[in-house]
Amino acid sequence: MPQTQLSPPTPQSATPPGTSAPVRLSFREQMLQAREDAIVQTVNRLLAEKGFDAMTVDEVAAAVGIAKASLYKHFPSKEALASAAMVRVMRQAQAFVHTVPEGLAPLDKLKMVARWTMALQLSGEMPSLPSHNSSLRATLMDTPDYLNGLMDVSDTLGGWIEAAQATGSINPQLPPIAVLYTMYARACDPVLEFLQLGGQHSHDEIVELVISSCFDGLTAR
Amino acid sequence: MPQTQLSPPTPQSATPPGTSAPVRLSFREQMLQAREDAIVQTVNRLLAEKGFDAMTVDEVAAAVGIAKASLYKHFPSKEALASAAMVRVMRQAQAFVHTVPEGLAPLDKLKMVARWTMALQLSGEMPSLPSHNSSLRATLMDTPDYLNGLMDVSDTLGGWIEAAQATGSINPQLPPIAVLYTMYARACDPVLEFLQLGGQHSHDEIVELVISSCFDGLTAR
DNA sequence: GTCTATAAATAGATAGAC
DNA sequence: GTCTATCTATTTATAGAC
Repeated sequence: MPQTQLSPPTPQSATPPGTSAPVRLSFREQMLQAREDAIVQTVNRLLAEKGFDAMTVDEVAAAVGIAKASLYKHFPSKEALASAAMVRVMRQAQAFVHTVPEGLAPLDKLKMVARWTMALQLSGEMPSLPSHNSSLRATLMDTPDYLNGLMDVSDTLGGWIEAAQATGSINPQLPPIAVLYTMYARACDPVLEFLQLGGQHSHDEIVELVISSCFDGLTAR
Repeated sequence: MPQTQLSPPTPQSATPPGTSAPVRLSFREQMLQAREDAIVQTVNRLLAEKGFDAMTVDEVAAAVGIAKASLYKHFPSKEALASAAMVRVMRQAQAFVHTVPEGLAPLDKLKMVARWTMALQLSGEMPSLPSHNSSLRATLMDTPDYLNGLMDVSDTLGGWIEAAQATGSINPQLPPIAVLYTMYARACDPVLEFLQLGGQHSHDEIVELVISSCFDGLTAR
């Protein structure tokens, strides 16, 4: 699916602040890194398509084009594979959040991020994890690169939310945490997929519909 | 969890219009029916707690207190179990929708239904199915009692949505189908669970928060 | 219809040669 | 590190006695 205006930048090389420090790599190590990047990218796509439970390690190996045993030389478990994919998208999110123009109004910053996450989902790059998988949650909670990214993004968005509430552009009655959760939830909102399957609207139209209903509500203004 | 004002009525006996006609049952058949109701209720709870993939048939049998083989005498597959649970909630939804006072404004009717679905989720009675499970979808699409219920509810809600848009209480710019999808999506919105885990708000407060953000939007009015 | 016991299939993970 | 072949555990589903 060709992404036009809303295409999220994919800064593979950029290292968002707070992540593990990059190290000089030998040629051999760069090859290894590239291979693992290809694996994680495949996992990311499969997670977006089928979700964690339905994705099998055999599928991943077949899609990457290597044997399953080789895959386990790179990642020790299925959870680790999914975790690596989550770290990847979290890095992208961090990178995007830090590219949002400083001068913009807080509300517009939040809308930019919401549009970016929705574009990510519509382009089939948003991994979907089950909310109730203990082993996966345990792995994620033991992945500092993920947790740090999540905290960084949450802090930034939280600051924008409070600023927007201070100026009265976001409803001050809503607890900031509820607004933050709503932003995260919209990133994996099934409404996007439903509308996409309907085939009546372009990606951009779908994004604007959901942005409108999310920020302005269903009732008329 | 005690439900107070928002407790959804559970009309086990009521038969919403459009479902298979009820038949006079012998005592033996009534016992069978009761057993199956207990099974479906258990499945419903487990589906709400863990989701379809994480729920095992062994768990269901253990929770009901019968052998697994006995379970398969009642329902031919795991998909059929989940399907029966979906038919159950769809019947409840149908019944509730038909109890909504006729004289109410369309917008208020929609809010009533939204509140009901959210209360259902908060009380741990909303089955959660994976969006991408083909075998399960096939079973559901082959279950007339479910499809008819879904169509009935969708038609009713769709009528209210169009009426609300005609009077200008719901944003006429939004396609009715998008509004309908949004209503359905809010019924399984993860924001509810997040806020519940936070422990800072009562069920009623959580429902009103999400109702507010859904209908009035995140931005101030 | 209910049970115990078991089949059959799937999927995560590993052994060991190269 | 990559491969083939295999192990092991889990889980859906069924056979057959009562």
